[in-house]
Amino acid sequence: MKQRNVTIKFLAEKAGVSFSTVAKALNNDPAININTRKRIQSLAKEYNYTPNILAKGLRSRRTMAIGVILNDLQSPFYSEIYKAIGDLLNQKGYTMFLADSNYDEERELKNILTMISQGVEGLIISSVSEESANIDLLIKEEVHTVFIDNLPTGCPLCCVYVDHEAAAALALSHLIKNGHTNILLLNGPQNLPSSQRYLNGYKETLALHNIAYNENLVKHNPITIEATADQMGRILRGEDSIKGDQFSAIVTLSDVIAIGIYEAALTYNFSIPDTYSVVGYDNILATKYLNPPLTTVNQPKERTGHHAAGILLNRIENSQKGLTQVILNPELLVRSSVKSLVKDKSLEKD
Amino acid sequence: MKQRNVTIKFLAEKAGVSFSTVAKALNNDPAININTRKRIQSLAKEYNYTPNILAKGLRSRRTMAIGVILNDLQSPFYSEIYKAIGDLLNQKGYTMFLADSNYDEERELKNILTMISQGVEGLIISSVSEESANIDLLIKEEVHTVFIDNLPTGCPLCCVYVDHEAAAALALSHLIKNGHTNILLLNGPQNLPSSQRYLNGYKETLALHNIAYNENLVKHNPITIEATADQMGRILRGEDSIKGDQFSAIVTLSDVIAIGIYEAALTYNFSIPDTYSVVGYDNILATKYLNPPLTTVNQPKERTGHHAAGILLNRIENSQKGLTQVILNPELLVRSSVKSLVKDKSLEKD
DNA sequence: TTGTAAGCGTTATCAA
DNA sequence: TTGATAACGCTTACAA
Repeated sequence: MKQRNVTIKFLAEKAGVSFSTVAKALNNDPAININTRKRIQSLAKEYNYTPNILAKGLRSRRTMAIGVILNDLQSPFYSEIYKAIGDLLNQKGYTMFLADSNYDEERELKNILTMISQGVEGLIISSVSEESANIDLLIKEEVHTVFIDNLPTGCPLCCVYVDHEAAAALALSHLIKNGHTNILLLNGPQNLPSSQRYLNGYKETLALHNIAYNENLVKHNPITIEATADQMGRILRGEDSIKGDQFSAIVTLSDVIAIGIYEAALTYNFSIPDTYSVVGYDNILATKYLNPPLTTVNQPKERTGHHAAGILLNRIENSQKGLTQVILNPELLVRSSVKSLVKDKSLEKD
Repeated sequence: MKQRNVTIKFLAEKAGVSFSTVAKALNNDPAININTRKRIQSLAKEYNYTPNILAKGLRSRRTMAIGVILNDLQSPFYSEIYKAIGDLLNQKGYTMFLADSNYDEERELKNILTMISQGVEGLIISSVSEESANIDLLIKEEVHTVFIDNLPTGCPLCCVYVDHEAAAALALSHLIKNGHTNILLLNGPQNLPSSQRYLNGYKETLALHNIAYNENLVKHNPITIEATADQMGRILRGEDSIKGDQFSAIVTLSDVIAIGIYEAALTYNFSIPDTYSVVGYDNILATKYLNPPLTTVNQPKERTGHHAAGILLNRIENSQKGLTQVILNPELLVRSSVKSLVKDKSLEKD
């Protein structure tokens, strides 16, 4: 890689002025004669001058870089979010560092440290857990941070998230209205904040409808198609604490998990929704076209991203101090993966 | 955001030595007394010292940052690729700047310039076109670059890509073997390299089978569900140069486009594969579970990402000079979105 | 209106 | 074995 040699000093020589004159001219400082300014600016263009943001950042502590740390870059759910983040950031002249924590706290720490080292001006993070040394570190180092997809406990922090309890309630109620009472929850990893909240919503909704909570009906697994298909296999082969005939419906923390059930349906030859009704969560691309179309709970992913980036930039640029917490509402999308067990059709209505 | 104040100088004061001693100690320079070294290192840990990579980069020209510029961050196709890139980069201690060009050359230029400004050590890019001032710039500035998903013409450059001509041939042949001769190509934007190559493959395969090329059967649209559904609408309402009864099958540049056809099938009430057979491209998540399961051509996305990152790091770290070009092979995945028009079943076999 | 000089946090060279 | 010092490219008082 070529050493970048078109610097202010270089331009100064070409222009026959001092380098600080060039610096001011490039920053359009009115103190510099308009002609000199124009001349230097066109010289800069001619030589393809790009300012060294590192040097700039070293002096002015502005790097125009924002770090985004998520749990799974590949998930369509997250990708819609950081698409939105990137768009807004880009528009305002910022660049985005993106890193993947893979649901692992150690890796998250590494990511945070690297980002700080890189001099990011702020961080948007979907933290692995809601309470961790990593979050304490962020607070202690006073890093501008916006949390997405969860709300760290203990300390009031900026965040944007969807009410997962409400989402669970939406999914569960729909199933219950359709006559299901034995409902399997295919949840994410146990320590995951969204898993915990979803589980809360699951329990609460069950209680609300006077349905006893059965902990065997709750399974924690990584959010992947494979892990889900394996879990279903264990159940169907009778290797699990719950048997295949002890539930008629499944709610999931993520559409990816729901797709895992579709995979299992292919492998183990059961029918959705005849054998099991399924309600997903997130409303990722393509769920509408699955066989059968997946009934799911929508998360406003684009709005999440825009909000997060907006809040962060506000703090950075206007050094806005107050706490901003945005809670977005989930929305039930009824499609065809739920079978009604209710005889009287009039009862089915929401 | 707190001013980062734990610097080498700060540690020097605490340790009661000169700052250059600290610098050497932190770099484990054997010239420094082992005890002093240990003492300073534990001090660094105690105060949570993180080196300022900007300053480091300014001196040593190493920023440990790699830029990744893609056309559409949201596309599941690309997200699998940069997941793989990020993993490998991360593992080697690098961070990844990620930006979205949105199939727009101007935005691509802006991204490139910003990345250079940010001092990235190399770039992985799926360029908007195969020949542009942007690419010339990259060459002129001697930026370490690996192109993915296409191969810039004119100049030998490092790249990793799937042979789109072969992919088109795979898709087309499968359709032709199943008795289709009037095959609509729902392509991406006309200037997009992959669109052009796919179109080449389409024409060649047609020629190979003695089927006349009809340019009305080729449509260029943005790679989105909406644009595709709109295009199908125009055709079906008789507003296009081709009518709905003049083709029996559709090949697409991307599974996202294929999903757009599924959307249109819902809106305009036609059947896949009875009305139209469909063959996608990419094999993105969930295509296996669509209704009907999508016959598509797989691209090895993870391998693309790994290769690209590997080649780039090789150039950077071992200043490997030679040109590396990796061509990956597409693979036909037969599922259920193609209807056979052939009577004699024995002819259907591939 | 332009130039000089100091400093941001490192690394690297040379001297002590 | 340690410490001064200069330099990376930029911003910003302050001086001319």
